Amino acid sequence: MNSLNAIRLFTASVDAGSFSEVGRRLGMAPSSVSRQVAALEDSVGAQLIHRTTRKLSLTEAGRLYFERVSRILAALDEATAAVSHLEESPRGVLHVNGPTAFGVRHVAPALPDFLARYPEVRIELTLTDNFVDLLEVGADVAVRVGELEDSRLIARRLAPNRRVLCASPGYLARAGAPECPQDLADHNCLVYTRHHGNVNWNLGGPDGLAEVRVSGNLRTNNTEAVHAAALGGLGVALLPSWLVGQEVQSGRLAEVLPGYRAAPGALDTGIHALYPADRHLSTKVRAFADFLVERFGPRPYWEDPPEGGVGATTWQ
Amino acid sequence: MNSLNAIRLFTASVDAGSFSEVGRRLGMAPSSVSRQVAALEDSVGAQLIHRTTRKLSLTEAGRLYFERVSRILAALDEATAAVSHLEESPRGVLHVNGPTAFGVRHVAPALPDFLARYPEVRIELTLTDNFVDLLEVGADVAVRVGELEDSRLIARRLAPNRRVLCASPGYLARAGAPECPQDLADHNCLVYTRHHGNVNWNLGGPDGLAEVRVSGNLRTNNTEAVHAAALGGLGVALLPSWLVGQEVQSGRLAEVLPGYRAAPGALDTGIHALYPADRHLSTKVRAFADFLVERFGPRPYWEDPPEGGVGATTWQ
DNA sequence: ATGATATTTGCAGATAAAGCAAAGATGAGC
DNA sequence: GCTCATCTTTGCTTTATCTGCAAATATCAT
Repeated sequence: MNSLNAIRLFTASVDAGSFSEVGRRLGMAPSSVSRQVAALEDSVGAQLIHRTTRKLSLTEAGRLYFERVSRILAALDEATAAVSHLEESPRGVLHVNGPTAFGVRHVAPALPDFLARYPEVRIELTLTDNFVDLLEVGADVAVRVGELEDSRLIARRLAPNRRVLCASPGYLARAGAPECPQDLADHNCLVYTRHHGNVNWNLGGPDGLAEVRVSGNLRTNNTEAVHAAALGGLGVALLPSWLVGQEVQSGRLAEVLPGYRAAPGALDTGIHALYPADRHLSTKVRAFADFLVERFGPRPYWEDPPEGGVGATTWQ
Repeated sequence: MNSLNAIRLFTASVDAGSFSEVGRRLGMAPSSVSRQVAALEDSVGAQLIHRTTRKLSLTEAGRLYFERVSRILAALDEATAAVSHLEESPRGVLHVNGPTAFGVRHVAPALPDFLARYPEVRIELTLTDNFVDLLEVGADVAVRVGELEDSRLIARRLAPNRRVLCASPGYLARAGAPECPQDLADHNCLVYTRHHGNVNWNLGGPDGLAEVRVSGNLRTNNTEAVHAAALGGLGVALLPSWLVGQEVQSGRLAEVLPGYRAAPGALDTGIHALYPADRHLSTKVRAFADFLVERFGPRPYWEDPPEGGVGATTWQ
């Protein structure tokens, strides 16, 4: 096929009126220009330029080709520029994917600030709780809590995924507050689980790890249901701090066994932003990840104020 | 600069949904496709395709680029096809240049037949008597009588440029017919010349070359003026056969010293079609030259009918 | 006529592209 | 759950293409 470079040299030659002049402007040997144009003529099968040592003149075919090809080259450059432009600064559509609960509470509220900082970006937020493939759903970046599949994705850590024991003040007044992990066995524990069978809570505290088999009159695979039940005073729940942090601070929920934290599962390394490990990370994705890292900070706003101590941060 | 091939491979990959599939269709290694697309991404500075071993998916930049570039590639192919189409068979505008006298008498009358044979050709006929550069005037082909400048042009011989002595029957009745070349010195010779000074006619006949100094009461640099004067019975003229051939045959002019022919000048090698010596001769030019060669044939229609003899064809 | 500058071609060096093979990754099927 | 087939990518080597230089030829201006 004919090469793009040959076509560029052809139009340049028409503009300049001389192969040598083109060579001078583009810093290449006149012979190269001549040969490229000749090759182009061979490929289209027609003489495009009549040559004299003193002047170039277009043939009819050359005029026809030049007119059409000039516009085409301009369009091509424009297309390239448009794509490059996209990467100069964050702009365009940013598809964000995340889990519903976290998305509603902490991603969506952050978007106004992000959009204010990058006015040329438009966000399409997709919140799904089933596991989705980023590329399948056309997302540029995903926020994931806990599970980190080891795919060809870059994971940028945003915050720890701390889980705390809590219950409503009403429940605690009625059932009493446990004083050590083992006491939980006698409480109505609201269990989040995706599987059947027994559930153990692994708690880390001043005296090391403690594993407690818990049970109660509610088991569900939906964290928000556990949350609602806990608020309703049904029992003790183990919920992520980003979900209950502010309610603990406001007193609507009370922390149970403070000083103890749920030991994260092996795969639970925190809350992350995930994006494809492409060689060219788009600026809008980078900007969004940077923005979230900055917003959540080393200690997210939903966490307790610094306590200066205990083993509270051991699992972060 | 980004190469056209890379862009084609990019769009092909989007269409096929796989680098390997593109490789199979185009008979090349998948790694080559992969590398070309990666190079294209580097050149535009943005990721165009998210890759998985199982599926390719476009980024926003990729979608944008694909949409624009697909149309551009189609336009480019179309432009190439248009130019190639021009050369499939004779079509388009054919600029023909030639001298006025010959053009009016023998070129223009031939055009209807040519255009009937090639309906897609349009002719632009430029008749000029001053010497013009083919390319300067934008001509594709020129008909030249006599003089052949040795430029970078191809000369296709169309007919001999035979010059014959003639006079009107009235003049010959009044002044008598010369019987040998030397008799011309006593006749009123109508001299075509571009310069001052004496004029000699070189005549070849059965007894070899004879040079005669001629003169008369008309000298002009215009052949048609000589022609008109001869028809008017002013004297003896040396005129090209294509100009007087049919009048000799019809008897309006009578040949003088038949058997003698004007020796052509060194540069006078006949009547030719000239066209640029490009590597790609356009089909319409070739068709036109072929047509003229065929029309004038080995013995043009303006010449005497075959005589089977003398030295008449010696100078052709 | 001479000189300056053009295009073109042969030749050698440099650059880019191609294929092959191997490694890592992913989805299908048993 | 595991194996297999297939996909992309990378290193390496071979091949093809392009480039520049120099020489030959051609044209215009002085």
